[in-house]
Amino acid sequence: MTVATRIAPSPTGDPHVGTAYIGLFNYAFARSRGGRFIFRLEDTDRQRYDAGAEARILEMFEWLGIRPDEGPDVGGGRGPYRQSERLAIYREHAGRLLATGKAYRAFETPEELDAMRTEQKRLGRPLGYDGRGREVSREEQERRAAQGEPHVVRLITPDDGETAFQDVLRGEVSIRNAEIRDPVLQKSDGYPTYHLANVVDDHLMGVTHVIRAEEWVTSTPIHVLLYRAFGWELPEFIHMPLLRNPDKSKVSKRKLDTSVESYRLQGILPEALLNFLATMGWSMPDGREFFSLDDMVAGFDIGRVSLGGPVFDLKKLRYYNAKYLRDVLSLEEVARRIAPLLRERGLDWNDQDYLLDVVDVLRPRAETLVDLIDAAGYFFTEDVRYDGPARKQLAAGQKYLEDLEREFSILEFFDYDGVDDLLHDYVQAQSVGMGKVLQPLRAALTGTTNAPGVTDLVTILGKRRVLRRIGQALSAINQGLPDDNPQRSGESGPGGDGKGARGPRKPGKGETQARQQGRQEGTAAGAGTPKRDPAG
RNA sequence: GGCCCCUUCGACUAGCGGUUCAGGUCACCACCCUUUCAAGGUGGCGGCACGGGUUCGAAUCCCGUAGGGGUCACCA
Repeated sequence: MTVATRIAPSPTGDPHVGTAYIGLFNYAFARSRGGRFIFRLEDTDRQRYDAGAEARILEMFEWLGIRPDEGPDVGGGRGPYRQSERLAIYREHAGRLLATGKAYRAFETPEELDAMRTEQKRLGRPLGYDGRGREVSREEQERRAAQGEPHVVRLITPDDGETAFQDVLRGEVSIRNAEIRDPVLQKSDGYPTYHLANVVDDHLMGVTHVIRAEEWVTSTPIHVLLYRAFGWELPEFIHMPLLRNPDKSKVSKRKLDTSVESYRLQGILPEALLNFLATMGWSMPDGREFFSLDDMVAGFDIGRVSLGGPVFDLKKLRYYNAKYLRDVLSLEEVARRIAPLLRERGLDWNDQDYLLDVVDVLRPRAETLVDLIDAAGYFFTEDVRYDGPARKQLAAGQKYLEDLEREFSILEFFDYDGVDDLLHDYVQAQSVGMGKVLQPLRAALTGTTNAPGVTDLVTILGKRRVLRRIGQALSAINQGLPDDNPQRSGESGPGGDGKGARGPRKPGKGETQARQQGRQEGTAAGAGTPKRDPAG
């Protein structure tokens, strides 16, 4: 039998990291065994149904690169893949259990059930349906149903003994049948409950391995009983540990950001999120900590799941993201993802190489795409604003800036080495510390003191921009560095939404690594076009 | 509370009876590099929950205790 797994989310709120997590493991398992991975929408709860959620969950998986072989959007031979479109199937199956005496119609109202629970509580008795509906005769059940009296269908479960199942990761788990109280299979609105729909669909869709979260362990015996009632073969059950909040409780919106969309908006990369999620309760056989989805599939071994509930650590997620940004993805790839975000802010550029240079120096200083674009502003606008520390540097560096303006204007080879030599020679001639000269220059060029190496900045910005910015800084100094420097107007281009004008920039993070040799462009035309290591 | 599951550094984990006075990563600290901020390099801090067994030998197996989590709906 060919392996089949599934992810079966409910279309309620935001696409959840837990759904991504369980989806990832189902996907990896199916792929590693040459099986099918099914997406099934469990939309049987009309109260909590959210019309937009289905598309958003699908988008989430698309973004993550986890593509189902079957699902509502891709089809497949065992659909439909929305439970709301399978109502007739569930009704027929419920009917089958009714006909074979394995289920019965129960007519208690919600109020009656509440009263029952209240009474149980008062007496200190175990909570749960007491099976009173079994007393109603078949004839009466059918008669009342025929008269349209609202009712549910319940499974008859054994009162004694216990029901056990094998969990691939935990071994045998058994629960006394007394704990299981005739669960509802079909609600009074005619919709199936999770238990019925899930079992019926898993069977009909040929699911061989049920990989789901640990929270389902205690209801698995219900499913076992259902499989038996239908006379079906059991699938393998694999219960993954629950992702945890920092306080160890199961991940929740209240205590943690659980929305995958929100991580995307924060500039988290799908590869990084996936890699991070894969390390939650699982490890590569060879101990690698950075690996792609394909790598994971190639090395997948369900036996390597560890059962302690892993805490979802934002810091580590960000670390993974930073790692992907600077080491795993190519420079070109990062630039490709950054470009649209810059344009959204109304920032633009003419030269692809310029963008690559900017990303190159900025990415070691960024943890997320958003960090990166937050720090990139001065590369894309001439309206440089000076933050507090920058003002101090400018005020102290007027002389150096004047000198450097002159020196740069006559510098013939405006490439990395040329600039670097000039700067060093100048500093030496002045016999002062590097910082004395370079900090004011950095401030003039970027408006901040936290930025990439000055030689990089100068080289990337190019002669024309550098001279202009030094000139600007000098005139600002002459005007006493007015504190109410006009807000940067954000150079709103197409798609600009005014976001260009933001509060004080976060300290830029950048790259000091020596640039490639051979920057050839000595002209004033700014946009640096240095040679770049094609290895990227 | 009943039931079920889980338990290696603050966090993620490796370890599946002996080659481990427990290894790696994040975080944290220090130092190095250094014109700022990062990145990078080096080092450090820090753990087998506890108690009984089993065994020549236990982080690894068993039992108990404690702790954590989940679940007890006409939600999934």
